[in-house]
Amino acid sequence: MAEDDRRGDEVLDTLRRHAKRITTAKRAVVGVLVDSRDHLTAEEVTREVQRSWPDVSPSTVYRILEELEDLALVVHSHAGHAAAVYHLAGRSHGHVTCEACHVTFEVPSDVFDLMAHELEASFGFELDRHHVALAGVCAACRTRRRAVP
Amino acid sequence: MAEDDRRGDEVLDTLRRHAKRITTAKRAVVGVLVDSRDHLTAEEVTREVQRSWPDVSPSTVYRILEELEDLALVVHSHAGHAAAVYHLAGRSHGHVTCEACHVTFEVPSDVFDLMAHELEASFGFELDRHHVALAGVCAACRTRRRAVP
DNA sequence: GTCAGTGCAAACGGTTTGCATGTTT
DNA sequence: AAACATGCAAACCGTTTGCACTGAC
Repeated sequence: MAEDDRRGDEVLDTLRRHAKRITTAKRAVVGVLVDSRDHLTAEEVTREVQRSWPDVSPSTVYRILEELEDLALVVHSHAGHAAAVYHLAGRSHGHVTCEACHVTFEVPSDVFDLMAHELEASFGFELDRHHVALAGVCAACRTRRRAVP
Repeated sequence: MAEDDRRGDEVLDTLRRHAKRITTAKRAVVGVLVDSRDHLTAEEVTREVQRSWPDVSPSTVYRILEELEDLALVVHSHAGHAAAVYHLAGRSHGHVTCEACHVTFEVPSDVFDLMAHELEASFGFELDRHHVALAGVCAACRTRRRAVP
């Protein structure tokens, strides 16, 4: 989709502007992130990249993800003990992860507003809405659980 | 403190009631958890236990923590990519972890009430308040940050 | 031609596991 | 005596790193 191409080009331009070299591996990683509406683990990104470029190594993917994150183009978050998930930086949002199906969802940032305010007022704690995913059980799994108890 | 002893005995009694054997290592792990007001990593528990019983191994500590957790006597939570922290199960509460000093704090469960309600109403998502720690910056580190910018 | 970027393999930290031995019941 | 719990060492997973080489500029 044209809009996605534009998004990808923006990312590559930012790399260029920071005197980073544009390589096949970087194009591929950015392509995967742009195409994916989901939050992917580094391993999933690697697997996806390797469908077209089989000898891009996992360590390269980690290094590219790190570089993109340093430039605030990519963001990762953690859920429980599982692998981190990465995605393109966009509008600010929070994460919730289902403990049953292990899928991470975005939720709008303002869901956190009241809690953030309370944490700040009561404890002086400044919430980082993005970085850690809340745990719980998603709607689909709750239904499934009721059906097969 | 007598109250702590009682708490420790309760835990050991529950173990007995579930036909688990009471060993030196278990007494020691329970003792450390009871004494500590903090949230400890498995490694910290091990180190503390080894001060009195140097040849209790890390794997045993992990196994004991797991057993205690299966009986709902202990709870662990994750913060970002760091090691999990364990503590005795008690009143329900949430966790917030400072990204600067890596200390995990408890916050009262009701801080999450409004957000939990909104997640449920809007997304059908059932929040597990306990299992994952929110990230952010604690009051002390924010002050420090302002002082030394 | 230079250097940042890469592949590979090895190391890492936190955690789990298989197995032979020791301890609780 | 029988079952369970433990120590040790090795495996595990996700991630990071050292090194020699390659390919973008």
